Amino acid sequence: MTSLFWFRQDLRLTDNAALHAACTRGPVVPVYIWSPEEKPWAPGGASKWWLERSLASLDASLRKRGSKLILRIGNTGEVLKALAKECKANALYFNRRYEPAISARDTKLAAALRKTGLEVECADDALLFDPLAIRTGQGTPYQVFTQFWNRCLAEPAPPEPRAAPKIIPKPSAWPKSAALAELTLSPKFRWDAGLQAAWTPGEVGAQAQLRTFLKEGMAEYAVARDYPSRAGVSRLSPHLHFGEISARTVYHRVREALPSRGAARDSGLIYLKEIGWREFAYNLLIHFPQTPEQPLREKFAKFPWASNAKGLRAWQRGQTGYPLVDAGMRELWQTGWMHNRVRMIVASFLVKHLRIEWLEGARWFWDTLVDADLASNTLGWQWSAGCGADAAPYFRIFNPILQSQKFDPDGAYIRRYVPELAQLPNDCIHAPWEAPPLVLAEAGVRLGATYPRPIVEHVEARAAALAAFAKFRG
DNA sequence: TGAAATGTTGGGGCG
DNA sequence: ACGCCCCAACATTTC
Repeated sequence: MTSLFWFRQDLRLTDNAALHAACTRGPVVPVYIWSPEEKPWAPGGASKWWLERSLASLDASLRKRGSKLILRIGNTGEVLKALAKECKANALYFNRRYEPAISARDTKLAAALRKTGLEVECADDALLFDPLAIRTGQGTPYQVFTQFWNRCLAEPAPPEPRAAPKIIPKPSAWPKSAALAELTLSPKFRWDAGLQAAWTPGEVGAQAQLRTFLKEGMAEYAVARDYPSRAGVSRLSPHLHFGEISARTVYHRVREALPSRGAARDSGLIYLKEIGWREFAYNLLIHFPQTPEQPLREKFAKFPWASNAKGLRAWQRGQTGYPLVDAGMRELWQTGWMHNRVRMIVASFLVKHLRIEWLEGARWFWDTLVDADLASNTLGWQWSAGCGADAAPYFRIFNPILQSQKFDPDGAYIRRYVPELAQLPNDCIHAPWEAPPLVLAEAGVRLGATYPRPIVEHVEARAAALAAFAKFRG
């Protein structure tokens, strides 16, 4: 009565729906498959970096419970079939994934494996609410966040998280496992020092991160989250993406920590709303499976995006000449993550100031973010480009100077990630090209040499974007 | 989860 | 005292 448990984006033992079911049934062989067929959105560089560490952490947790993680490389269907035979397993358990290509592959795979006599059990685990159940009165999917979230909150609360199984019943014999290094997830040359310093992948790190946020961040979240230099946000996104902590755990721990009234309560509820955006993103991905590549608002397929390889490269490398934009892009490059306010600003800059297609931005984020998630990434970029559900209107163009003055008033964030500007005084650091030559010289800044001049002029680029979008709108 | 332009109001300086 | 102007602060409209 041995089962296979197939780990994917649920790399945890606590509150793992399908794992719990498998352990109740009998001996379990936990397996992770590194599979070449998971395209076109195969994990990017930063995701692979995270995955390697998360798998190591998962293996360690399993070993504490008398089990271990079996790693395999190859076509998922073939690996599972072979492994079931090897282990004399008669059941397969896994949690559902919602990415269109993966989900279609899984449906086929489950049918094929059932034909071989395997019992296949797939659980809904990643989301708070059943994405197929949340619909408007007309039975259509929601396309407006607030209505979607209100509807979710009218549902019964998601179930309380379950404790991790005390032991994972082990099989009489273990099948062979590939070595973690054979998955070749680590970068070839060591660009990962910044990621290493910033993160603790794995379930233990995820739980520690949540505890810290509940204790130190949540009460101030509503205000502090707007300031990228502050530790004002939860930083749970990569942990949630890899399923190292369940959304149910976050939901219930936050609710338990909520005061009965006051600003701290509102702040916690605003944080939960962000978990709601994650649900909304999955809702959209499930109902509009073409959106990772195609704009939800179909006529945007004809939008005249600029072909601007130089601009794209400057944006990617954090060399646009706009300090806040560059700080964000460099935070991304160095740490595998970017503060959300800055994500909105750099995205607006790419699609509005440079008028480069949002998909270019989505692809770059996909490769560089440790929290790269097909649902959230798609929603975020289509929101910014104005071609998605509940999207920013075309005329909403972030002013990178103004945003910098408002949300990084003392330039702390810029100084951290754009060190060549660190010596500039506060009133010059947001727009160094306007600084008096003497001030620049004293700060050791030579525009065009140590730091680029702006690659586009804000007022001009804004006007051009408005004209292009307005013309397109007709 | 915007920014900029335009309109309105009201206080204070001043002839 | 009064009217006029200036301008900051705030509100509304427009992109």
